[in-house]
Amino acid sequence: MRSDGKSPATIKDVARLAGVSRSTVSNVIRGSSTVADDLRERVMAVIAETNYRPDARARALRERTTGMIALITADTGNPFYASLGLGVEEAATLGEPLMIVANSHCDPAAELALCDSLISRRVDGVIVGDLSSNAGFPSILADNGIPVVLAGCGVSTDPRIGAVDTDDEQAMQLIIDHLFALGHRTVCFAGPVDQRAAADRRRLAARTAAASRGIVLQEDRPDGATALICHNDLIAIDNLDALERAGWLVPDDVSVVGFDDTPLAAHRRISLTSVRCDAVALGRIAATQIFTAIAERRHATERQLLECELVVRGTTGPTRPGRPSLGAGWNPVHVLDTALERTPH
Amino acid sequence: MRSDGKSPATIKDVARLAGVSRSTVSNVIRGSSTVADDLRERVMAVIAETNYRPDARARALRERTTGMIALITADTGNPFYASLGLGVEEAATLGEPLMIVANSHCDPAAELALCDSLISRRVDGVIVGDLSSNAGFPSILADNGIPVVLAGCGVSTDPRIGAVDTDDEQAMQLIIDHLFALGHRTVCFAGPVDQRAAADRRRLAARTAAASRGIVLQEDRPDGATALICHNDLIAIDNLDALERAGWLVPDDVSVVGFDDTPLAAHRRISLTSVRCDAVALGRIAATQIFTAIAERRHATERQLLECELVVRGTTGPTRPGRPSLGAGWNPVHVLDTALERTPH
DNA sequence: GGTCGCTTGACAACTGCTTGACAAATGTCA
DNA sequence: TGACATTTGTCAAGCAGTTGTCAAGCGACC
Repeated sequence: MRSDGKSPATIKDVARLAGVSRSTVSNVIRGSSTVADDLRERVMAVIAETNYRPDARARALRERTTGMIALITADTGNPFYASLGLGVEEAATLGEPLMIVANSHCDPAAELALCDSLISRRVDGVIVGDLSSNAGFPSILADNGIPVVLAGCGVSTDPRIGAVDTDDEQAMQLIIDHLFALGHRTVCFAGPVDQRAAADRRRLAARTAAASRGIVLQEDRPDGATALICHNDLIAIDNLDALERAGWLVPDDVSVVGFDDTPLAAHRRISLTSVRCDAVALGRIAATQIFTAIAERRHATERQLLECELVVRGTTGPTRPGRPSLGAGWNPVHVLDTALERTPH
Repeated sequence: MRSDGKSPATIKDVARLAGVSRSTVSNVIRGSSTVADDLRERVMAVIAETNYRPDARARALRERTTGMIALITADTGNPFYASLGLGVEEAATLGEPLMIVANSHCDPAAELALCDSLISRRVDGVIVGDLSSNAGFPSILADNGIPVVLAGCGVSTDPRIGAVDTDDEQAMQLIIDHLFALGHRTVCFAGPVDQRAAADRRRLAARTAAASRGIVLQEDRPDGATALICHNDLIAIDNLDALERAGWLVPDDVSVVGFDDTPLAAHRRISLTSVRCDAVALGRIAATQIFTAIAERRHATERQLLECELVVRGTTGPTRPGRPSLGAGWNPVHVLDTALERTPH
């Protein structure tokens, strides 16, 4: 298949052509041992000429390391994960490892299959962007000596698993306080009810925060709610859409709050009140944890929380006593799995 | 580092524990040769017990194949690439290869470095989502016997490189015809001027289409334009924002057209007229090309074009003779690199 | 001249897995 | 019983690197 019909040059070819031993070539490449200048040059010349590139597979086999980390995400279509990936990439290119990005869609079976594959491939580390509730695969990875960090999806009970996450408790308190100040006393949480660890966490945080202010939190039907707290911006934007199509005015009738402060939240026509959390930083920190864990041949065990900030925009406003609140006639969008599942128009 | 302090079990361990030779274990795993039932069971039991997983690195070395393909994209934050990736993934999981996703940001240096890394890693194939103009790396990959398919970024002059793309000529004609019918006679193209192959292609297509109707196409300053054709939805949405912040009314003063029909284009508050092209299909087709090429040990050489469809929404409208057209006072947003570079609010 | 220390590079033994060649055991038939 | 074919499983040689050991070459010193 190669244009010249030959298979790639190996270290042996280079050695033969340069008239030296394989180990000398290895030494030249890696600079590990001193090699006489003329020899080095000769070897380099042959390398350039034959277009030789060391085979990472063989090297990985010998070195017991692959220089690859995996990023497991739930929904690639969510800009949050894109930013997370950017952060990882940013930290990663320093050590130039490659990233395997896998979409588990928070499906337990897919997670397990993926986990198997990653273990077989002996990836050096795994960053988990979201997982199904009570997913066991991070521990399986840890069992197999692979450092794991949860990024943005809570903290594991397994001490061998690191984590860096947004401080959802604090963030939800900000949201609740904001809504309370605007007069809202019944609010609804819109987010996946099942599956997702990240969603479970935020839902729980919302409950706690709501309770602290004596606010009623509806979690399925929005009965009586005057505000909608959404698990993330995508869901918020979809709810914005659904609300307005159903004739509700935002924020006059209903206030809507997002989470993540996706670039689009700032768009003039959307102007979504949202919680800003630095996803890029999340990714960078997670990657750093992983890399130091790899370097020190241990599990990643640190746990970090990042403070969030409430960005108030146009989708939240004071309650209007006269207007009706949400009722049985309208149901919020709770789930938003993939770009695929989003209605195209 | 492993919880039990030992390194992963190898095929040798399994063989020893089961009292058979390594090749027998191999046969059991791969089902390649018939093995007596009792032996098979014994081996399976040991495998389960030791939690043995074949080392993909060693297998890759021996098999001359890694089961990994790479997807090189420009900007992970763009939902278009997310959908592309979804399509690839969809086609990929059949053969269960893992995807390496790399963000080149269309930076020639990064592209080259990435290319080097992918060759060293001996990935089985590469799908390119976007690249810098005149990027040479796909040919380098081909030189090294790696099948390459361009997905959504034009067609290479190199016959060893496959391609599947949206039919930009046709799409631009749809846009131009639509705008022409609405009375627009001067339009502006907003998109990266430099770097990107995909952008070059669309820009060129816009020129051709505009010429076919005698429409003046401004490519840098929007002087006299009453409509904006944007390279993709993200840029369109940003221009929408910029226009309205500057006091222009869309579509009363200016019409705006996007490209890709991203889920957000359909949002009620955005309602962007855009060209729908099935990114998931693009990914699926590219992946299929790659996989058959890999299977047949040859380059991917097919070239396919996907028809697009114009989705007319609320950002395009008839020209209003009395109103002023765009002038020197306002400049369109041309570039939108990564989620990072997008202004957070 | 013998010994020591130093540089330089060759050799061989690994890494974990696959596979073709081959050997042993078993079965079939004359 | 012997010739032959068929299962069943072992052996050893790869795959493409890295690395510890070792030997050769060299100058310096006693």
